[in-house]
Amino acid sequence: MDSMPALTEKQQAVLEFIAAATDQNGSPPTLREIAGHFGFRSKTAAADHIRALQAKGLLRQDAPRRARGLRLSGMGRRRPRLDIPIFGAIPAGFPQDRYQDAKGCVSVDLSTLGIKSTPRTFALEVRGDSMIGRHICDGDLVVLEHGRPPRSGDVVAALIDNQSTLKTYVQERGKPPHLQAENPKYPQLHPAAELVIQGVMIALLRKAESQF
Amino acid sequence: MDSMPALTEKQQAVLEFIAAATDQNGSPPTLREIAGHFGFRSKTAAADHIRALQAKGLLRQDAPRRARGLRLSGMGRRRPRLDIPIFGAIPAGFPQDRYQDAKGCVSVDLSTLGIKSTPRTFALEVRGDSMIGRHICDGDLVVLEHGRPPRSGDVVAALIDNQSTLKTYVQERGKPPHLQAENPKYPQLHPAAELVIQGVMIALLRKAESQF
DNA sequence: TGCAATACTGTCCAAATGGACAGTATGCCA
DNA sequence: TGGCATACTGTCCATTTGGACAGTATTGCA
Repeated sequence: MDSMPALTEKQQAVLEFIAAATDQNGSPPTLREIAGHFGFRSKTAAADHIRALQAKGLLRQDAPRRARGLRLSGMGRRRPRLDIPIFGAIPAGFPQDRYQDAKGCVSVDLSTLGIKSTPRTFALEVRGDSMIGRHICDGDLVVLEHGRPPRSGDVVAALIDNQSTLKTYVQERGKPPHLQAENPKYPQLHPAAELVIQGVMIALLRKAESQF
Repeated sequence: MDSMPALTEKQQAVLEFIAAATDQNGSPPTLREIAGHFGFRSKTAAADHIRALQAKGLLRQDAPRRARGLRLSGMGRRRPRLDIPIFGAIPAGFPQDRYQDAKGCVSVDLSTLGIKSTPRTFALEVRGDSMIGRHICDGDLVVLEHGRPPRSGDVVAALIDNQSTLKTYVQERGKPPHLQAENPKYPQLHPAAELVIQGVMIALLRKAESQF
């Protein structure tokens, strides 16, 4: 009982060609192009392989009759990707145009890590070591989601003194929620109610210092 | 003298839509789809924008009359991406087929972070807290490059007792290089010469725990 | 003032494309 | 031996799609 249905050699070859051609041309091949590449005189031959690959879950075709509508799916290759804008700091609220003030973009597929694509996902470069207790270092890139309700213990970005700062969101029974830094050097506490929480941390990226 | 020719707002919007739609659908939009998205009643409007973008070098169309033949070019978008295989552990040496035993794949564009695409890049899931002193936690995903000569202070993956373990590579003047853990609980030292160094850490990914 | 670029509406057409059918041949398995 | 999946050839057809034309309106610039 394979989780991955077995592919015939031909089917494997067709799948690889589709992946390669898509990569090379920027759009998937047509049935006739596939047939042409393999020397088939009939595009139906290609269509048959496509059908088989679709049945085995390796290809998708979201819309019928769509030109070049083939799409690698499953573990075939090519996962959904997420362009996350990086902000140096978020002045206030949530920006209208996510890409307007972005310093750059990290394009990450973290489906493996369970991150869903949301238009409200963004990244922040960490300044300072106030979250060192959570092993978040200066220079780290924190991926956050705006609008997600924080749970106690979540790391959140909050607007304090007109600056985005990372804190831990703490909610204890019978007390109002508050934010706290994770560094004994800065034992600040902030009542959460007075602050704008800009996002809840969902992932972290770090570049090793000793690059080349 | 701009290196990048100025784009009008509309042109910018069209370019972004093409990028987004390509990403979402797996193939670039047609003229009519573009027109539809912006509420144009005539696809010629879209075609005009396309022409302008082509003239400014931001779009390509390699072949005429090719369905969905649009392609982002120049630095319009589309950074080089890197598919990094994730290993639970590396038994020995460096595997022939990088994707053979991979538990999954993270697809990351880290050009922003300065990571170059190398066929010898791979990722390892961290087990244990032996590197907690470097703020590398259990469950983190460490991106490594095989074959890169380590410098003193680099984090490396080494094969110890037939298991991949992360250590710090230390090279002190006049002494042989050795590896050390970054946790006072485990003050192990290993002479580097006896060990196989599988890779040098170049980046780190962490998923927040509270992913509901 | 006039000209060029931008930003569209609308129409006609030919090529590109996917889908459905009707067959043929081969190998494998019960 | 029959049945079934794979692997093709060939044809017809409705849509999809890009391209070319003919116009209109607006804006900025010389």
